[in-house]
Amino acid sequence: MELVRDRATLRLEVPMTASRDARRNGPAAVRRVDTRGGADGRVPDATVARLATYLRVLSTLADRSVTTVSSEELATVAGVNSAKLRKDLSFLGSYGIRGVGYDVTTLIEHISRTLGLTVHRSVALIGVGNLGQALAGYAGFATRGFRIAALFDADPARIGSEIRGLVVSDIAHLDAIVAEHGITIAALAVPAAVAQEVCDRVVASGVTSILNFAPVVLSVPAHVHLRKVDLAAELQILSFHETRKAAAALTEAVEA
Amino acid sequence: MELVRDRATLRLEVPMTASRDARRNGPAAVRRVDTRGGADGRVPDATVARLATYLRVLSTLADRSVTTVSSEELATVAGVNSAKLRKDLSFLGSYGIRGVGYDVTTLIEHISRTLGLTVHRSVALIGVGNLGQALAGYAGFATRGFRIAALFDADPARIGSEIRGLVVSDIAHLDAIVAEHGITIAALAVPAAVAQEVCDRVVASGVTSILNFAPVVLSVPAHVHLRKVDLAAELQILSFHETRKAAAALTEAVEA
DNA sequence: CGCGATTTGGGAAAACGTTCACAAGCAGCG
DNA sequence: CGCTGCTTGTGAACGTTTTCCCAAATCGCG
Repeated sequence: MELVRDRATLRLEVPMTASRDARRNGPAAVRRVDTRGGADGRVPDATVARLATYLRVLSTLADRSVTTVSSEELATVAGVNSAKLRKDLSFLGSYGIRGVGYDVTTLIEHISRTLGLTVHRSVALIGVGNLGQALAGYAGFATRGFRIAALFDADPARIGSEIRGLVVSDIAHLDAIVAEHGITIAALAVPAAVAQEVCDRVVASGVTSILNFAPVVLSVPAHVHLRKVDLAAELQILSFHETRKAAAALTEAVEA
Repeated sequence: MELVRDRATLRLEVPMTASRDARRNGPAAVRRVDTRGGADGRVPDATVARLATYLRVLSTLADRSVTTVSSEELATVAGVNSAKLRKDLSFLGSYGIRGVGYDVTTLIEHISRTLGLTVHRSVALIGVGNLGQALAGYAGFATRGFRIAALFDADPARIGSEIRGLVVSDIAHLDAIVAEHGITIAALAVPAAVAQEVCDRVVASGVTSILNFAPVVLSVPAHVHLRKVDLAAELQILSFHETRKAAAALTEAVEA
């Protein structure tokens, strides 16, 4: 299979297929309890998680001037099954062209819109210790649409210092700064012992999405979205599989 | 639910939580695994991911000298449904006592064994840039059973320098050092552009589990387990939910 | 010892997610 | 214009995970 039809890939332009634009149904009043996404109907959690990957892959294709890509090609590069990819994309609407594939630019636009990346989002980073400093300097955030707008810490020794052009603020000023920048997302890179306390303050300041790096289970009100990155847990999961592999090898040896 | 019990049993007052969890999926390979040899039956992927959390929570309970915990209590603290927790634990065997609950110490032991944490596991960290240095210094690894045994980089400026008591080795020496320390797990914190190349070298050196921090889709042989941590993707997922919330608020406003 | 209160373990159903498989749509060509 | 080749979009099958629910096990007490 030809993975990616490079340069000068077939058609240069999308005809008028993208005519039926699934824009937000402004006129059509809306039902009720429907918690709908920004673009279309409901998008499954598992799909949302993959959209980020598709978006990244599509960006690299765009950089290589690839204009069109089939689900089979895109799926291979993204490391998923092509049927799954098509189903995922179908939640955003019908933006493919049968017999041809998907227009890279169009797809990037629609995924970006679905993920809410078309509006500017500022992120607050709480805790500039070991991990926090690395996050503050992580280039991947900026290149994928996020700007760390403020750094906070509770340690007087760190407050006032400058990291990558940003001054570390006293967490006491959280409320004011969050309001000022219209921050709705915060990343928590604080010690486990104080994570819940800091989390509560962050929630109180008006933040509604939290990415937690501390190895504790945080509890937040229902209207706040919480995700976690547990580094040690990731290694433990790998460890589990290592054990399993070792056991399988043993079994095989015994059988032979 | 009566959470308080006399003696050294857990007491807590947990507010209602809305903890959410995203699931990941990778190539769910693996086939039959023998139940012999003190091992356990098949444990679902989703369960394995949660075991790490249970273990962490149980450790804090043990620190507080709690000796017994019911599924209801443990589930509340871990942020999951109690039926799910019981089912998860049942995959390890029957270690609970009806009418009483689970013995904290016993449970810690069994989960640790299932996750393969009873054998020493050394981890290689490839790439000591921004993020890599933070990982090298992350205390959470050591406290949860992992030791970073070697640091590698390709940059001559970094090779030879010392980070947290470990000297950065030239990645050219990967094979020898991996073999010497019996390393089977590696964490990749290298630039996206070289991630696949480095990954291939790591695999060739004999590593069979990889934790990838680079924002690229890596491909590895079937016998190697791969997990990824995509920081920007986490924010994008939160962004999606922010958008969704904004849309819901709008809908509400229109209705009112 | 029997009883009531409690809690596990697991069968069964429901919910969710993935994969299959194919009709429908589109482009290109003769 | 019809035919061929290719690819999307999606209903249905399948597999996995979660949840429901209750019999069985255990404890404490009278």
